Amino acid sequence: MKRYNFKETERKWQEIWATRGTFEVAPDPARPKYYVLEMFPYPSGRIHMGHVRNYTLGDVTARYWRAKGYNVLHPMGWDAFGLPAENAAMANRVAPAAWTRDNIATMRRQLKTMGFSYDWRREVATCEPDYYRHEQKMFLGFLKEGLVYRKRSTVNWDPVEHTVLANEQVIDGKGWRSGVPVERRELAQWFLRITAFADDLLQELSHLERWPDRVRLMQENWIGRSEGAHVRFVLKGREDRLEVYTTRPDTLFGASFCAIAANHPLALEVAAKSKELADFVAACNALGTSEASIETAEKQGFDTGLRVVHPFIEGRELPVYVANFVLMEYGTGAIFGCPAHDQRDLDFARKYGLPVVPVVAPAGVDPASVEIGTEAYTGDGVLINSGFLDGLAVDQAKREAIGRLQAMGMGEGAVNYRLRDWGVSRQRYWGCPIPVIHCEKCGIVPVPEKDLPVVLPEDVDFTGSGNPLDRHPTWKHVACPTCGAPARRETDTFDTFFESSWYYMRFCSPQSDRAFEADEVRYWMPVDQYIGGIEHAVLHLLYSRFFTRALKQCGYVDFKEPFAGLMTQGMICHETYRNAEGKWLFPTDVRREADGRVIEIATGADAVVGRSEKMSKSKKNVVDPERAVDAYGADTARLFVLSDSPPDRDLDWTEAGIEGAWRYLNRLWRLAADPATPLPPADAPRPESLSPEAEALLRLAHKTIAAVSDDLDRFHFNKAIARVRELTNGVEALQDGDGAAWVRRFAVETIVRLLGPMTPHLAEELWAELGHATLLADTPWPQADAALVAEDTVTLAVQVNGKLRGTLDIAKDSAETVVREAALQVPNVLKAIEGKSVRKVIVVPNRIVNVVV
RNA sequence: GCGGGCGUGGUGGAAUUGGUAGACACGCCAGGUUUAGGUCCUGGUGGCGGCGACGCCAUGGGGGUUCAAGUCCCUCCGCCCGCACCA
Repeated sequence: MKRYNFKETERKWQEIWATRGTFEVAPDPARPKYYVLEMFPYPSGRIHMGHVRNYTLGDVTARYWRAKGYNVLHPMGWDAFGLPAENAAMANRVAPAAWTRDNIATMRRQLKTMGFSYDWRREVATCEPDYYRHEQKMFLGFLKEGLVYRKRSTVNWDPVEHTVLANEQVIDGKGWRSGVPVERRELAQWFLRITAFADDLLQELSHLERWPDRVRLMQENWIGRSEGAHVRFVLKGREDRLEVYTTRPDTLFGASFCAIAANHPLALEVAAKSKELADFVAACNALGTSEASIETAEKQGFDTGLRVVHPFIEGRELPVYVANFVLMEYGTGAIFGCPAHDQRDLDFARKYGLPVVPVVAPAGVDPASVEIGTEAYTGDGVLINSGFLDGLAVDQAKREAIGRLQAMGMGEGAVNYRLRDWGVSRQRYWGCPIPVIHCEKCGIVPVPEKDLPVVLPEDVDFTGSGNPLDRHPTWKHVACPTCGAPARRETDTFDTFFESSWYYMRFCSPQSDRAFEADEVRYWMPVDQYIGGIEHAVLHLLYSRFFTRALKQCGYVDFKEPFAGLMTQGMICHETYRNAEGKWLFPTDVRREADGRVIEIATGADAVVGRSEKMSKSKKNVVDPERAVDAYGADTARLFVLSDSPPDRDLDWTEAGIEGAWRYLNRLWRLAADPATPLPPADAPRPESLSPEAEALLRLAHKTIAAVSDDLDRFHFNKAIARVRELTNGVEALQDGDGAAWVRRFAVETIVRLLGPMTPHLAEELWAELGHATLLADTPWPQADAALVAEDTVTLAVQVNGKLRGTLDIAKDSAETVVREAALQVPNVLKAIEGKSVRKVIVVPNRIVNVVV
């Protein structure tokens, strides 16, 4: 008996595909195109299971559409700039460039063993000047178009290391290495004007029909368009005003305080004279810059002593607090608080003993009985205690209040977005240099296009603190392009989202001297199917949508949406293990005994098994894909990540699961390459007569083709595999008889073809084994025979009062009266309705009958 | 804190539009072949009751709409993702 040698077979077909250039593509106007893209990886060192899953999903899609006759673009590259390279440089004294390139080499080799159908000629790495030079030019274009500006903004500052910290490097308000409390510091930084497209980015979401609803909803909420008003309060004893943004101008009569951000100019002004306020501001700054840390901190305020005058109530003054939950980046950095109708304002008012005046009564409730306890009333209703607004509905009252403010010159209606402009400056070394020069005489001077690229130096020293680029002895010293005087380069680099915002277009013409060739981009774009993690639902995807619009404005492209279809995959989880001391153990450190106990191999002691969690280095619950591929082959790993869970849900990696996949592939191998009864040759004609069992299997094969095609169209890969397994069961169950051998061969061949996109090496091998001289990869997708898919009888469920009492086999599309009579004759139904009167019979054609008694 | 999602047997999951809950697998149990074992084959397998035909219960908890609810609505609980300098 021949055995399936996956190692040899997988290597063989990978070489054949590569030699023949099977997956190398070029634009072909005569054929429809399909662009499949998976989010490119950060070259962290080795591929992980998340990559295996992501890229398997993409590969199935690419191979499937290719078989359907499309010209499929399926590229891969490296998101190669980023913080981990710098961390590695500091920890291991390796240069970020060398570290990154080594990692890319390792991961490329690993990906190649998976048999993914990439056009490897198109590989790009964003850390190479050939790539990033183009985004430097784009940046200069944005600058000309007014899409870039400079403003001060806050960063996390580590006072010991003298570096800017990323949010993930701030743990409980302290620097991750230094352990000292971080400070908020203001720096002048570059911003891209994404807010100029806020409305368009919002509007166009509704046309992204092949995006998950939840992603569209998250983007909608992120953009956060709201309608409200600006109110300019008169500050008592001062010339200037305090401008706030509110979505509830109707509740102005219930206002009992104003609150401003800790870094609001007014707060800083008062803090300069007040030690206590300065201390409070410092405490707010210790929270860092992440919104989550600010919002989850206990709500606190500090009275500045300033008072504003209520615009509508004669003689009423409101205190102005600095509050740690007011964000300078949102609206005007100042709010007015109406405790009765906003929960956060209410909590604040209760804490600081401020008045709570209800101004909205729910419809039909007596105004006198409206009382606010610990819960604010945020619903609709009628205005009370509100002077000229009394009796109006909330909507009317908003309009009235805005009208009055406007007439008084104290404010006006306003639309506000939660979305903020995109800060792209990073005080980091391993990123794309921002192509500007600072000259004492000329100010900020863009690097002339002829001087691009501004190449990142690789001879840098990581032993000091701060940004190595800034400390480089020569790099930043240049002559001003305008006046020739000594000047210095910008030493900030781009946010790495910059690179990932346009790589999908670079893939269309990766060797071009320009960013990309317009005609090639026009042919391939948009991406028809984009696949990646849900964690990118907002930032990466929104930045890419913005970037495409910005490039359109600069004349690069003539479309604005980069991704027509989106699929977001779930995470890979695994059980966790700890030893008696509570230390995490790798899955390879433990062994499951026959009695089910899990022991630590090194000590023989019992290990504690924890629930399945997202694979992470910190909990050591990781399985190295290379190890799995080595033990079972790429096809087994691919089949397993596809078969157990729907792609958008989390997947549990289990040893039992991968073994199940492995056993199935071996079973299929025996069925096709080593059958008990020899299969007829590839060109054998269909026999005249088929036994009923053989015909049933033939029908099943055609139904499976139809169902699997439908499943693949909808990303139901786990269901597709379940159906293929059903067909496999059918083949094994078919006894010899009229036409059985022929049908068996047809069914086996169908299985091989349907599995082609999922387990391409085995499928290719079996295709050859079945006597075909062509590549399966070049073979069109099978077509189901509609006549064999259709059924002429259906099985109806028959219920009595909603409970299943029997089933009924009947001709498809039978008349309702016929179905009703037949249903009432089902023995078990007769028994159930005995002695009762039938009140109603509900017949749902071809589905169900419900007898109501 | 805010925004988004998920929750179905011992386990992963299936169930076009509200219409036979548990497809397909893993695991487990019983038997068989081969064997040193794994492999492989056959049968069984949501829970409770019954010799049985069958009946009752069951989709995180509670409530509701409906002839009919895993699916729709309300509410509570648990877990996960994102929150703008991780990628």
